[in-house]
Amino acid sequence: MDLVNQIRQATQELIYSKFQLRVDARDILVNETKPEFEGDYTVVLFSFVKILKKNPETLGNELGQLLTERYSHLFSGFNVIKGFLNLGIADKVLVDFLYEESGNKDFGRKNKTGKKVMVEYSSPNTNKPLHLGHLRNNFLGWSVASIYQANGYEIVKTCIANDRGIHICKSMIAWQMFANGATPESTGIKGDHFVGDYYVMFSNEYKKQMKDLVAEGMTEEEAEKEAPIMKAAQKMLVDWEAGDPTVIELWKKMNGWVYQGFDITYKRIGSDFDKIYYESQTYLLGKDLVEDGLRKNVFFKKEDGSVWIDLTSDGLDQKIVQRKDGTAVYITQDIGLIVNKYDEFHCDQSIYVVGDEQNYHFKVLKLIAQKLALPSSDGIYHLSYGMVELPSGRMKAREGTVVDADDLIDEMVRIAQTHTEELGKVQDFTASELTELYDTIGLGALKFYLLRVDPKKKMLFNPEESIDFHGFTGPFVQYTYARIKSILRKEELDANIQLSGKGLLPLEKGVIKLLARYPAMIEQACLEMNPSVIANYAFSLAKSFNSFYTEHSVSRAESEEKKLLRLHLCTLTARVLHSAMGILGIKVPDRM
RNA sequence: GGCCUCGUAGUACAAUGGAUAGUACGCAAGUCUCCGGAACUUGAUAUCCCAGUUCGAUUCUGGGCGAGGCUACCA
Repeated sequence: MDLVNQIRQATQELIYSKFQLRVDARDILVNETKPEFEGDYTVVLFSFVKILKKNPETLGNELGQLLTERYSHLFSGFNVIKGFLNLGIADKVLVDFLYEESGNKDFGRKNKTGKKVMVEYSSPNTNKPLHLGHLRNNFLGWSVASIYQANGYEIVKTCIANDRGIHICKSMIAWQMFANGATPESTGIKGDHFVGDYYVMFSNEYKKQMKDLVAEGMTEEEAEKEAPIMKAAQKMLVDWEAGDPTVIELWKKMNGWVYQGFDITYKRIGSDFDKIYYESQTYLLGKDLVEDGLRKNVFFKKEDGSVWIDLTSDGLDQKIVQRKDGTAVYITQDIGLIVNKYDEFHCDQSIYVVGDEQNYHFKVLKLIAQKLALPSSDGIYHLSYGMVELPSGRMKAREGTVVDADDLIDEMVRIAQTHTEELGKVQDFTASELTELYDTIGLGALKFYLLRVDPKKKMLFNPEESIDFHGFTGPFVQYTYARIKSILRKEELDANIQLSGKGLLPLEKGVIKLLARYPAMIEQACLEMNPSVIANYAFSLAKSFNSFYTEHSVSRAESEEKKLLRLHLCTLTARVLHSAMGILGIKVPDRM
């Protein structure tokens, strides 16, 4: 059990035995003592002061006295300031913890819960390459999945490819018009970029045609509808739905190019999926559920034949679930997919990693699922994340301010390379080792930058800041790890020496206390579905270690016992940094 | 218009209702006979405004002001 909980429990027991007051251990507030006060952990007494009708100082002294007497193995001393009871932790407790866990490969990870969680993330459109926003999504989704895994859940990672619709038809039309049979192979362009280029060509041609029509006297609105290229795209969508062989063949070909491109990017950033759903195969799902909903009176039919759900009593509006012509709308397939996913995987919980512009959609989706009493509908959770903005504002495709994922990754890796070469510490690496290292550092910087912020909040992507390798960054943590590994390469643990567990120095103590918090951090990250908890923690730990390391020598420690203690400290710190960064999807190099 | 987020140093981010609001970048000044200086130490600078609840509010409530998102028989 971690220290905070031990303190809670001890306090709870004492309050009961001394004052016959029953309090829930979870209601006892235990903080880390602020550095300006003496002590390690602080029990905040105000909430009991009122109930017990005692003055805070007296209560604090009574409790402190009893705690240090009855739990003398745990506490080394106490002081009371106002309503705060500051407790010192006995060095031996911390040393024992360190000694015990430094050999534990799974330190921080929880036992199996027997529960299964699905995480759906990434979910790209297949008409253009991935951009910066997708990266936040991918990193978040992957990391949240591994957070759940660390907390003992079985995980299923899924993705839905939006492979049909007007967007891909636009690329297809433009390809027919302008490509002269060009392919990614013939041009040497990565498949997703290749198809994306035709999407841009469509937009340009569309704009040109509209301009011409307006010049001929049409209004903007008319021109939008009448432009031949748009009509062609819409016709192609109809032909696609009708199963026109030529259209289907072209569609398969172009999607294939896109997937080839995506595969390269996914592999590079480490995104993987247990199951990929394709919208072309799911878009007709859910129709039977509409019937079901009508029978259950969850849905109702309007005079024109369209089917709706009334969510006004839930504070929302009426929402259409089937058009008057009987065709499904977008949300219908999502409802159908819920059932499909459950039938296949039987997950207790289903997390959708989707941007916050779809908050409304997911509110509606969950409500509908619950009203239809679909399996595990209470487990539906929309992990809503904020948009990534640039210093110039929001990314806008039409203004060409979209930051391309592949370009960005290349740039980060290139800078990692330049910087590494300048420092010249790994000149003995082979070419392939260097390539791997640059990837590790460049991607580490990028992932850390995007994951260090609370997912719920929109964030700013500042290109200059993102490539900084100092301060609150991935490379800073990686560097700390590499330094520790360097020490451990040179020193062996001598198991014959016993640790007495006395005389911990403040900087040693600081690191050990942080290490002891790791399990609680893993829990918190899971409860909040928030990788930034882990990123912040990893950075604090690295910083704390660096402070210790500049002050105290490991190899030339004051005594053999100190040396052993510090080697354990190095070992566990390295282990935790490795594990924490791993949860973020970031590798740590032995040398850099 | 309605609904939902969000306003913390120059900038970007932290802070389960708890002590003198943390961290990084930037800025200023330092540290080295250093096991890896991509490091460490020190300093200046902030809770949008007004009320309320509370022993205590960045956090909760109400009202302003400001920013963003959603509000398709599109996906």
